Amino acid sequence: MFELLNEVGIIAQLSRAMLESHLDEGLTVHHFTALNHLVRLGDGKTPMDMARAFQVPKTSMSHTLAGLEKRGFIQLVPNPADGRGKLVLLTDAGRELRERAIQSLTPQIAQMIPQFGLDEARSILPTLRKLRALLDGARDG
Amino acid sequence: MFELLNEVGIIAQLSRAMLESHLDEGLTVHHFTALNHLVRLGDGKTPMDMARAFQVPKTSMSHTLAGLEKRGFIQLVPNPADGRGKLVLLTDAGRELRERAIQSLTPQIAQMIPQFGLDEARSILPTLRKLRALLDGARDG
DNA sequence: CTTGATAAGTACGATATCGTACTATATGAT
DNA sequence: ATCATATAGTACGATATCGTACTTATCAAG
Repeated sequence: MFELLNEVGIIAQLSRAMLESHLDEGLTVHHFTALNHLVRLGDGKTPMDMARAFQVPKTSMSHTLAGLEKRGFIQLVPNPADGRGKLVLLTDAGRELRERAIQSLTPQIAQMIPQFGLDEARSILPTLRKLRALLDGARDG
Repeated sequence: MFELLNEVGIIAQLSRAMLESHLDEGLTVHHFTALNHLVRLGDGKTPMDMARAFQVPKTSMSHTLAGLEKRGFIQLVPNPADGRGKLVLLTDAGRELRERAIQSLTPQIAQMIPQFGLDEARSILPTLRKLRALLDGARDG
């Protein structure tokens, strides 16, 4: 089990480095990850939602979002349902940036496929999802 | 493929958070990861070896190792084979610290096993190893 | 033996991360 | 309605990360 998590950690580190090398200067992996999250799961989340999802302190998320807002990739608007809070909205520029980053990354990923095997990749996905769900639950259980 | 790496990234993030919650104050995940690397693969590596292995800048590794040395968990000695370099040696305290951290983490990991299934964990390990090797090679090729 | 190029580690400054303390709003009990 | 408690976000300071520039040592070529 430790072995498994260790291996996963190394893979994540290597793929993060790969992603980083495809991002324009001034844009960090955290920025991309936040944009990607919003595109995949839908925007209109609160900053706290995102901090919890990424397991980072709210001050860190606040900083990341401030950077994205300053560059026009997201918009922070007051939360109509909660006077204390805000909502994070994607801008077109934000969607485009995320799309461009993925496009830039694609050739390098695609290059790995013949050696790796899509079937094999697909076959382990359900297990990984289960593991993620389990870890996700373990933090409040 | 993106899906796979994304899932792996989330799992790594969650398990890192779990590990972090089991470390004494003042000790970071980076510290633990470095110690773990030395125990698993043997000490006597150079700082540069480790920086490359973790894909971090040498200045970052230098800082992490300085922290470990200050607390007595490793020892930095001149490299007899290279006057420019140093070698990283584990101390007994370092080995013990790593062992204690793992012991502290074990119950929480063990708790997941019944729900997850060891067979399933074992079955995806070879594929993950292959993926790691592929990513590892992709950075210079 | 010199010279030029490369590599290991350090110094230092810019930015990122994150804990603590704070403000403002929400929520629940009475 | 009032008050206690909890929550969203911000301010700020301490530490971490990492890029650039530098020092020192290696190594290949002549």
